[in-house]
Amino acid sequence: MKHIADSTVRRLSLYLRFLEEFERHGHATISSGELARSGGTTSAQVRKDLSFFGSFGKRGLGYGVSDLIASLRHILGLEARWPVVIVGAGKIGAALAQYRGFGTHGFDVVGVYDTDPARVGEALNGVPVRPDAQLEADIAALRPRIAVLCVPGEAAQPVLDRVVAAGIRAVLNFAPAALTAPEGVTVRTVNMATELEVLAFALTNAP
Amino acid sequence: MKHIADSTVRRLSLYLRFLEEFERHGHATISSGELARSGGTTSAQVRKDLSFFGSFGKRGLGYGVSDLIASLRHILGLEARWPVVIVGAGKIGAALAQYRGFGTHGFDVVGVYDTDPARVGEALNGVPVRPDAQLEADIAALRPRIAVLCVPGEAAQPVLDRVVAAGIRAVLNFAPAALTAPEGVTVRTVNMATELEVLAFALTNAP
DNA sequence: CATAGCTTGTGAAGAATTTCACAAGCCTCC
DNA sequence: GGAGGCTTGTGAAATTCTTCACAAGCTATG
Ligand SMILES: NC(=O)c1ccc[n+]([C@@H]2O[C@H](COP(=O)([O-])OP(=O)(O)OC[C@H]3O[C@@H](n4cnc5c(N)ncnc54)[C@H](O)[C@@H]3O)[C@@H](O)[C@H]2O)c1
Ligand SMILES: NC(=O)c1ccc[n+]([C@@H]2O[C@H](COP(=O)([O-])OP(=O)(O)OC[C@H]3O[C@@H](n4cnc5c(N)ncnc54)[C@H](O)[C@@H]3O)[C@@H](O)[C@H]2O)c1
Repeated sequence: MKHIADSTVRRLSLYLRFLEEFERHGHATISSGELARSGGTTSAQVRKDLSFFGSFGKRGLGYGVSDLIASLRHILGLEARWPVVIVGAGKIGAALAQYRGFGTHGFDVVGVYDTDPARVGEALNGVPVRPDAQLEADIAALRPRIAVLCVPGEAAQPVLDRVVAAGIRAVLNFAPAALTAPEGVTVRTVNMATELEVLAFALTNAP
Repeated sequence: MKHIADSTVRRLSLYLRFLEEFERHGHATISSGELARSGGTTSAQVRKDLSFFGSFGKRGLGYGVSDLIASLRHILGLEARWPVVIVGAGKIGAALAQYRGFGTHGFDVVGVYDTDPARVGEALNGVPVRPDAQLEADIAALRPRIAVLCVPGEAAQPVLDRVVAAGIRAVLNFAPAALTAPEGVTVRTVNMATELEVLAFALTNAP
């Protein structure tokens, strides 16, 4: 398939959020214009984004809300649930492990790992924190496809290398570290400092 | 000034991280190529990003690490510290309030707010959780420029409206909600579901 | 069944961003 | 002090992303 831009995928995810909202409100169809308004974009953008994957609407009518939800889930790969491991059960790791939103969007936390013996054994939202040393064995057994890194910055690259060696191909990283991963492994880093600095820049260069 | 792309600002923030690292390692100068390698970009991109703001290097030599750090801090508006309020002292709000990285990057948490009386009074990293009703008065008194929203999705827009009315012009939102703000207010949303879904898409469409 | 009124899907145009490529400048060393 | 070896800064080219604009198609209605 032709390469799909990151920005397109993010918008598709956003559209899915709004469609779920629309469905809860009992709407049966929605136009690209309405979807655009919810997502702060344009109707042409919505249609173009969808057009990369096929044709989902009815001219004159718009899109069937539940059909489009199903199509987007299919496109994004959300038809099955995704098992996820969290490495690092500190403040942010614990918050994520207990985050309900994970589950409601099709992601199951199947393991939480920490080196700190004081943390091991603790249960976070039903999932027990297990010793870090167990990571490889559990990945082999539970076959999670995604790892979330919540370890200190200096531990992030070593942990990434371990989960990649164990077969993980997608990583969400919260540590403030620039990670390198082999071809074929997707790493996304959420960097709090950068988010705040972008805001500081915006304030500094305000009109 | 000419409009600066969001992607450029994010990279500048990233460069700053690496430069701080380089400085700790005792390096005095750095070339655009080295900086690019750390940040997963190209030397031309680094030079172009910087060129929007001036000329900071020496041909044949590269950039003075501490000079460039100072320049980037100036560009990003990090010469003074930024007071920040956090609204919502739940799991993610508490984690952020206790996050050391905030302080080391020039952001000071000056207030944490929650509606839950059980949470009020608790101290997070030295900052007491205060009643939500205090928000407007505290913003008027402490003059924070940035608000971080860690409230449930349905509370996010009302809280945003309140902080904007109180004078806040930059917001970092963790709630899964599409927020609308008046012209002149910058809102950045970190959406966990989207981050994971982008990973699911990458895995699904893997080669 | 023809018409009116919408809305999609999509090439083409336009805008923005990234990459290229090279002149200009600086440092070192002989 | 001139030559050689690097590296910057930047127009121009290339690429990527977004917006435009309109033919095509669906529904409803009389
Ligand atoms: N707290 C926040 O709000 C926040 C926000 C953004 C980013 N971060 C980043 O997230 C990471 C974690 O932050 P935190 O506040 O939760 O810190 P924390 O100290 O509370 O937690 C880190 C945890 O990781 C564990 N750990 C260390 N090395 C490990 C390893 N090799 N394998 C498994 N576990 C290991 C520690 O035992 C600890 O429990 C840091 O890199 C931090 O910079 C935190
Ligand atoms: N926990 C996570 O890892 C995580 C990750 C990403 C996003 N989020 C989002 O962040 C938000 C908070 O999540 P959480 O897990 O911390 O939930 P939480 O229930 O632990 O915390 C929410 C807190 O907000 C407070 N609150 C509610 N309404 C308020 C208001 N109007 N003013 C001030 N405080 C108010 C509640 O009393 C509670 O303490 C949610 O929108 C959630 O979807 C959470």
